[in-house]
Amino acid sequence: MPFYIDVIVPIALEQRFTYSITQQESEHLKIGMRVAVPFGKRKVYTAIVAKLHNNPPVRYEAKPIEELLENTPTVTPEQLKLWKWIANYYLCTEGEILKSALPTALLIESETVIEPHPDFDIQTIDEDDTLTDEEYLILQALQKQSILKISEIVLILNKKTIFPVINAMAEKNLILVNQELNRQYKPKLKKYIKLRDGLDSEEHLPKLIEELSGAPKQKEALLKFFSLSAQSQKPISLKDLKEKAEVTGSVIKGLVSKSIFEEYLVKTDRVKFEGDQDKPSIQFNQFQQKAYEDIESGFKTHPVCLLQGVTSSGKTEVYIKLIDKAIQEGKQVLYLLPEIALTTQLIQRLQAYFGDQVLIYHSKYSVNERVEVYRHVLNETKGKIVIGVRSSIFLPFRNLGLIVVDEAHESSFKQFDPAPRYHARDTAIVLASIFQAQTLLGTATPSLESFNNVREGKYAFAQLNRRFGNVKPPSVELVDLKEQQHKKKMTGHFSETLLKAIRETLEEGQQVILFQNRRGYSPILECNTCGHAPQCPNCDVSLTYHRHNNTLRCHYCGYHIAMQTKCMACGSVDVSTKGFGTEQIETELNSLFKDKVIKRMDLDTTRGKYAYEHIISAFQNREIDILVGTQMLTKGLDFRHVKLVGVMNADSLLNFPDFRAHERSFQLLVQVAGRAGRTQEQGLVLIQTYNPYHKILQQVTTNSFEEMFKEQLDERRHFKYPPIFRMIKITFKSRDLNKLNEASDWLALYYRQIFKTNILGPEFPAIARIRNEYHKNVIIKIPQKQSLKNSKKYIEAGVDKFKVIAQFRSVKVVINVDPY
DNA sequence: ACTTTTGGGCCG
DNA sequence: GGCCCAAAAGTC
Repeated sequence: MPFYIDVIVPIALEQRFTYSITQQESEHLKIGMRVAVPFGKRKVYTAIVAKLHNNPPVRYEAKPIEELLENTPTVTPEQLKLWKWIANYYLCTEGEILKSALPTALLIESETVIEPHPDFDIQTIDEDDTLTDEEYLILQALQKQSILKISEIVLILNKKTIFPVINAMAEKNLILVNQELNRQYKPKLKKYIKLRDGLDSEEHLPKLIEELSGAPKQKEALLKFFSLSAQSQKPISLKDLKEKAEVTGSVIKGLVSKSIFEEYLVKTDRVKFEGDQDKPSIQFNQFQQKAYEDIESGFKTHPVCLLQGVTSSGKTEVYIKLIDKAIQEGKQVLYLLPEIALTTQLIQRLQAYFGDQVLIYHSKYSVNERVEVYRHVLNETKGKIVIGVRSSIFLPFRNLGLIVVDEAHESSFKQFDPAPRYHARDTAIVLASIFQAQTLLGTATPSLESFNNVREGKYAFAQLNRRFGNVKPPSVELVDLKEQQHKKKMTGHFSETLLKAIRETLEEGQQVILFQNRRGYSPILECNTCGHAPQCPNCDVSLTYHRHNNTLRCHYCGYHIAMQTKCMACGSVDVSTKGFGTEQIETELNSLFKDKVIKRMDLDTTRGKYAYEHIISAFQNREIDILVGTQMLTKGLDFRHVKLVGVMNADSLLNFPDFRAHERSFQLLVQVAGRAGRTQEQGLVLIQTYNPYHKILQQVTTNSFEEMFKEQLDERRHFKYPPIFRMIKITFKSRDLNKLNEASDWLALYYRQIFKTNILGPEFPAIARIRNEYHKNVIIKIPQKQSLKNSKKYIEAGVDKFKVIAQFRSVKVVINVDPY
């Protein structure tokens, strides 16, 4: 019988921790269960049991666990295996993974609270009692509210360091210091209405109606209640009754207070299912059939298959058929999507086909909703198919058969901050391999690394290069801004060619999408006299002008000030905004097309929970003529009546300082172009640029993916970048610039011993200071013939050595594996 | 004289 | 990562 457990604690610590358990606990505990453990002097954490054993620790006495939180495991053995892999590959701790893998409602923590001491009575305070003003304030507050949290005490005393006060008070037996476990997962309760006992229908009805003759609304509600309960035996919810009887809540409350109705609460499931049960049948065209067969045969020899399918080629139908096959075999399926592509459109399509088999895991879901999805997946109770974002790779699958990674080229599958800095596409492949399941990567524009894996024979490959219904691909044309400017043919940011095309399209009653890869009205405010631009005091960036609330904001730390009319440096009133974003395009359009409806879609206009859906459905219903937006527009939206897509400025994409800028530009432009002409008519894409001879732009117009791939791969080989070389980025952060320089130089020197010239830096990133912290990067490139495992070991050893040097202790080090 | 911030150590 | 303690750096 084991009497010790090793647990994973949800913090960034390398080791597991050993606790002792009682015999009784030992009988119930299993690997993967959640336990509450005391940690440090006062904290209590939720930890996961990783091992049961009987080896008492030698150097210390194990603490007993606080309590068992459940009697069946929350974490599966497969998850623990995946966590190990992530920790090793991405150089992070299991604790960090635990923190992002479980819905927060399953990871309760304790919070320090104070209560009045039972032996103490405020009434008995004498003159000579030595209470300080602060102590008196706290005791007074405790009179009103019997428990105070630390944050509340901070507010009462209006200062930050309160522990000395609290400790002194505890010493004097004025208060008790305790730990309170934050509330756990709360089931959602729904209010139902029933008749008070004894008022059984029919016979009492006339009497009740009589009684309510002076209250017409209440009478109506009561009659509706009777007719509803006559229709079906189902219990009637408060919400339904209110809607059906068209009365307000207070009407029903009135009936409750007259003891005619009674309210009662029932636990409901937040995870809702929509859509009907009749499966629309799927008819493949010959190309889809071919792709499907290629995928199937590819899976016989490869665990991963890449499906390259142009926009609106019918990829989704192929996915559906594969998913259907997997669930027919009784397996679970994970459908991974980037955040912005998880739209109601797609969900509806899948729900129309799979009905209540579909579960959704999304960041806009509340913590409680996430717990429900988590439990459904764990217990295989509801829904075999999970549609989810990046973090859904952490769900507790039991019996996974297939993972579909849609829009697989999307870089948002990679998590940057905080740790674990994992790539969901790559982690998904490992997750699938744990279950001996298959992974399908689907995209119109594969990433270089995925396509390279196809070339090297690591992935199988299938293709869908015909648009559904044989719609012609849009014609893509470049507009030379230099020439247009020279000939004075620009109106604001619009070339004559683009304006003409917009006019024609609108006249035909078709819709227009304009793409501008930058949000805000205008990135910066600049003085035309001295050239000064207001800077963020905490970060090395210029403040960005936001017109809707007339502020200047920092995108990194949230600092903001009111818009300035005078230059802050020289006082000149001649200030203007430089650069342009979606907001400015919208303003220009409004004055150019006064009678048209123009809407904007970017981070600012899609903040609310449903804002995004509203814009999309308005556009679909043709309530909007021109939609201006950022990248958000490029994802999985099926608009029928868009004939023209305009790219305002392709150069800002191409000139982005990143080794993937060209690859990204190609992907983005091809995706944007895919929005045009999805029905019978051929669409038109106009790309405005100062650089019409740029190779990438040429490749976009001719849709030459393979050419782009070859050229870019040559460049990567030449400059030693992925996918030819592996890449690991080490970021140093410190408020002390000198220490930062010394520290980063030291570690870079250490690494040069092994990696020689394959090291870049230390260098300041484009933004060298964020929130008053300076940053510096070292990039390590690892050739394919060099062992990745050993390289990582060496990198970790370097960080360990670094950490024991006293003068570098205040410098934070962040390791990011595959930082792209 | 006082509070606030920073650095270092440690957690089982 | 959170917490404690001690020491240093601010603030009136």
